[in-house]
Amino acid sequence: MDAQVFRIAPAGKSGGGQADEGGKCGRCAYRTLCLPLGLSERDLARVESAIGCRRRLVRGDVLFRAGQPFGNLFAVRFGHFMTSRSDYRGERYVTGFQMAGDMLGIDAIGNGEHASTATALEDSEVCEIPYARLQALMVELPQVMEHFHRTMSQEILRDQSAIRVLGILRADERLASLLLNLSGRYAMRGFSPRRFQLRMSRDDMARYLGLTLETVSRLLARFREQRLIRLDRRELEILDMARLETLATGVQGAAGR
Amino acid sequence: MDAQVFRIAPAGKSGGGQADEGGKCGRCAYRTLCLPLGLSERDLARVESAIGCRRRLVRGDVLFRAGQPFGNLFAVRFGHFMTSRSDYRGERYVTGFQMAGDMLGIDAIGNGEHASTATALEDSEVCEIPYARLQALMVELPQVMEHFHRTMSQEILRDQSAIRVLGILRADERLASLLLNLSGRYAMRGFSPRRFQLRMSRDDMARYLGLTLETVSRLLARFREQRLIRLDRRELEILDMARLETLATGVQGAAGR
DNA sequence: CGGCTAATTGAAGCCATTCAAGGTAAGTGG
DNA sequence: CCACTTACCTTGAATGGCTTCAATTAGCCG
Repeated sequence: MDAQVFRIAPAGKSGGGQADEGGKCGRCAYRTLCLPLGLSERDLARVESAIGCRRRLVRGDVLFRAGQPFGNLFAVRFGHFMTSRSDYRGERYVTGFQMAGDMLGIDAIGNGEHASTATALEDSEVCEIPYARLQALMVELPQVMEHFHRTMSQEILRDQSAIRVLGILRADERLASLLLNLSGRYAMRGFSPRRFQLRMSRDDMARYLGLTLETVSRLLARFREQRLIRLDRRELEILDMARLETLATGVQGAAGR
Repeated sequence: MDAQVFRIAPAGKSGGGQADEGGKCGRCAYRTLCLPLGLSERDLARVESAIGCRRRLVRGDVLFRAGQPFGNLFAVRFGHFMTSRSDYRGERYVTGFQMAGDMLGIDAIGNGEHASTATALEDSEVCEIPYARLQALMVELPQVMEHFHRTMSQEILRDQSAIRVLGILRADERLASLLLNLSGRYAMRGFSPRRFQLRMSRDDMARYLGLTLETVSRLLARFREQRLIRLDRRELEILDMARLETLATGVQGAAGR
């Protein structure tokens, strides 16, 4: 997708989306996603001391809810999340899907309260990062500050990319762009860009894409007929990456080859 | 609108959207928008020393272009800007409209190059803020850092709000939400929330709202027939704020009364 | 098994687009 | 000053893509 940011794949590729077990950031498979590269041992220790406890969630659990006071950022260690908001009318819309190495809660800094609700799409684990401590750390370690600024700016790019999707793409193009977005993010994490599970429901996808769940369902069926994908419930295989890219971007890209 | 952030109106309300003339930040009418409150004289001087020269632009001038290397952020002193991007296919879409006190270029931090093109919608002036110097300043003055983080986070909120508009609102609701967004931002700056000029073309509005210019034109005509607005070319007067809000949010808000 | 949620599929209808033509205001050059 | 150009905007008619409403199916868990 558009604002896709190229990061480094995890050092140790453990099987099912799971970050390394016991230990601190230095051992975390996704440290290159949430920390600056090239921190010294000493600095790394300072970062680790700023990070709070880990929290486990099971599918359906809410990590934070829109409107709650903001205190912590969260880094996803493993699992998947979805952030959504509700309209004045109660209409729900999904602002993003997050996976290992992604950060949650950034949109809360501006007003001091969470703007969205983060829900675990499967059993997951996060690192709690107290924002006050992170701020103190950023004063001490400008590298960490710069990294944080890039992280926030990339969040802006992601949202702008979503604006493009919603603003100018047709329904099939939107869906293609979502599938490719997920594919690219799995690739960055060392997983297969061709086969993965859709962790979210058709309804979640629809609410992310500004469509109805019926349209998403119909389009997935069409993609299957056209042999662009194979799909069994939520088990997805991308068969024709190039044509999906042509749909999503109008240009044949180079991803996944 | 949704992610609207309440800021403080300018100290000296000079006539036509013009910031105070000669002088530094301490004298700028919009300092409360781009600087933290309650800086000491000394700290203010340090901030001022970090800010680069001012730049004047005439209508149509491009401040920066998507793809250009990133070096400076810009604070709008007076005038109006529009940020837009182009698709892989060359399809243009507008990511935002900026006015006095707003910041430009934040989305460039992530990748080190500008993601969007900023165009002056009328004769305007900006303060150039070298990002490297701002970074150094933030290390020294945590207040400035925190303020900057809020600014970035609010940019995220704005974009998410745009996602809502594009994702779940109908065309008339989208247009209502744009008019109210502008109205609210003028109010925050001490200008009339009821009467103002639309600085952008119908096409720009359409590309911001994910519509065609014909639809925007037709809807403006309908709003006029329904006595929601009065409109002469780009001169707008909001006649029925409450009904516009009902359109945009489904709820009758309290803005503009 | 029954009850539930999630997903699929069909048919009708509407909202926004597309295509097309015409109008208006401002600017330019003779 | 006026014809001409240009950019911007308005309005109409027809099309189509997506939604809405509705019914059915598939998988899951107690």
